[in-house]
Amino acid sequence: MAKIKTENNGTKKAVIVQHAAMLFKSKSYSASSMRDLAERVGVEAPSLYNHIGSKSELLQSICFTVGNTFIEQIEQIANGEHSIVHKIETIIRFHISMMAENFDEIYVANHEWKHLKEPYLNDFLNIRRNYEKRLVELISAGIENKELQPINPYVAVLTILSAVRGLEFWQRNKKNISKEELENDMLNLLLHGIIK
Amino acid sequence: MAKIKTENNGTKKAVIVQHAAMLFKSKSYSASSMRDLAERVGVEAPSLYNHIGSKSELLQSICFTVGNTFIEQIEQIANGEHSIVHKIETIIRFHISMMAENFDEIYVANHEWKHLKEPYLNDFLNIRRNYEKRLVELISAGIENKELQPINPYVAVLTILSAVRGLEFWQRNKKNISKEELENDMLNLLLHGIIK
DNA sequence: TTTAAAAACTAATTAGCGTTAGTTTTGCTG
DNA sequence: CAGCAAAACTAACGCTAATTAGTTTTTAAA
Repeated sequence: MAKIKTENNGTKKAVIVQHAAMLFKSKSYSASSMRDLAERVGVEAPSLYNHIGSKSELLQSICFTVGNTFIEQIEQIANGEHSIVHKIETIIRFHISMMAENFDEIYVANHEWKHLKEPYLNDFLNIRRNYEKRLVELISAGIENKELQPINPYVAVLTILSAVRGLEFWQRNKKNISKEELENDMLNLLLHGIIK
Repeated sequence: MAKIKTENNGTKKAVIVQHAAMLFKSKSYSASSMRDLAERVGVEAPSLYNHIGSKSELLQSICFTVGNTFIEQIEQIANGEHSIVHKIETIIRFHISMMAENFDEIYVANHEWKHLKEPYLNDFLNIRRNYEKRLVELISAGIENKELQPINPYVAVLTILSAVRGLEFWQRNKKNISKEELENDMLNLLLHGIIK
């Protein structure tokens, strides 16, 4: 069978990981077989092992790439010089962009992380807790300086993160609404509420 | 081994389904084996088949019980005589209550429905589309009569449903925040926004 | 206490899984 | 075009899966 085609600047492992993200998204990690993956890549299953170590290594690659991207981004935004509201707006817009451009990996990181093996499972959960903690700190600071309403900051973080995560449903109906309209309306709703 | 213990008013199948919901939630449907389930129920795997037809029948039971409960509820609320805002508030409070009291089944219905087999998969998706459609109609009516902000009603539904679904993360940290505080803060955020 | 149905058990079947071993093909480099 | 490493292939191993068949035990009514 044909060899694995690499993009101009990517390794063969990267090609496999990308296919794995699509496969795991559509069938879930446990229900995806290495034979499924091999078929999508255009190769026999054992050939994959010339490039990767194991099935679970693929999940690790996906989850940690996503996790680290978000951690880096929130550090950069949080250390900036803008108002709290502006920072939150930037973070939400970043989530929406990531959801538009890296949907497969984000979906898998959000839904399949529980199949990570230790110690990776613990590491991943720490990344997530860390991200949430930084967001809670940001919201708390905004409440303290009166930019934000005095609600429980954990509830605010939970609601914001859930709302942007829910964009996976928009991904399935992309045709009906543009990214720009979605971004503005969701921001408006989260910042100002649904009531007129 | 011991026989399956039934609650005062439940069938043995109901006991198995309840255990299945807990198992599928913690390990996912595909990674859960009938042997796992049998162990939790306190019986050998083949004995389960005296009470149920198949593994996928268990998933069907869970998903359709949840789906039908929500459909019944939204019909009742939508046909009531209150303001749109009051109806939306009631619906959000219902979601939060269901999340608190039927967490396992709801989690499974939300996360594992894709493993349903046809025609059940299609039926389930129709139920969900139907629910979303009714919610969009409600929001649209609220925008029309000026109760609500003029945003895309689909975005509003997506945001609300995602926010309440995100309560699964609260479930894991139940200790830190009471249901009442959560309910009031989340409602406040969705209705009036995060900005003071 | 007999009897018949309900529900448990053990054993086995068929199928698919991730992965390894060993071998052959491919394609670049000298 | 020879040689070598990269990367493909086929075959197979050891496991575990859902489910069925056939049998025994339990339960409860007659």
